[in-house]
Amino acid sequence: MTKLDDQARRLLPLTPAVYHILLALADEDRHGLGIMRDMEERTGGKVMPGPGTLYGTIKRLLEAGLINEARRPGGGRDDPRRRYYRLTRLGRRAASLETDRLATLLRIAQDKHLQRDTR
Amino acid sequence: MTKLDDQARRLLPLTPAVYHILLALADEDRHGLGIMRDMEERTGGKVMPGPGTLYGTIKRLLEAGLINEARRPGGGRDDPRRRYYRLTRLGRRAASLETDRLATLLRIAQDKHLQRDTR
DNA sequence: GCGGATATATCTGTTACAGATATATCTTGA
DNA sequence: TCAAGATATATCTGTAACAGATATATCCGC
Repeated sequence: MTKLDDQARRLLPLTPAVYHILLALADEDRHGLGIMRDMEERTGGKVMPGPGTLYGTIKRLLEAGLINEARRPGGGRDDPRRRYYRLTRLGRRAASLETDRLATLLRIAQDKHLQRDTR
Repeated sequence: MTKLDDQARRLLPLTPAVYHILLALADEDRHGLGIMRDMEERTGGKVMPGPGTLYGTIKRLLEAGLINEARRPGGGRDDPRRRYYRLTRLGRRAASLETDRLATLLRIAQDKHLQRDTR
């Protein structure tokens, strides 16, 4: 039980919007719309927040210290309007704990035969 | 894609409180505090909403048609103050779809190596 | 240079949640 | 039997998140 763990635990459960954004940033730094594209691709278009949700949530995540603004990757030949973000240690830990929480929920649901509806 | 499916899909994503309550009712009818006890047992005490969340959410679920009030089970020798609830078909479907959604999320998280202990 | 796409930002109404508070009834033990 | 504590449900209020609409500026292809 490190201090980081305690701090992250207090943030649970994460809202779907928050979790999706953290997930998108888990493997690489991305800018706002890049985050949205990652969500869209990985969920087959099912998850597509409007700009209000996206940028509002990013702002709150910055304030809460779950993400940081990151240096722009690559040669620098990309759109200068873009702002890139990266997970902080706290953000990664929170996403990790939330993942554990979801795994627990999923196990419960499966125990109760709730997956793949049979009716 | 039945009409029931469409209707249920519009309710996603379910909030944690809603999903927990539906999960608790998935295997048997329960009354308010019975729901809370089930959540508490199955999560090892991590999930324990206050009464405001519990009864407020139950009320909304009734209005939305995800649960119904059920006949009291057993001989009838239990506390008459209790109100028992049961999943409607819509409620079961919504819980099932939400479970699928969580499974998808979990798979994404695992692809990105975000889970710490695989149980 | 013009038009459409890209990118970020803000504003507002609605809703859910958390915590506190309230009320009534049941059960247990002295 | 009667008091005390546990059980059970209900409501009220402040806070925060989200969704949708709107806004603004800039990039890129033609």
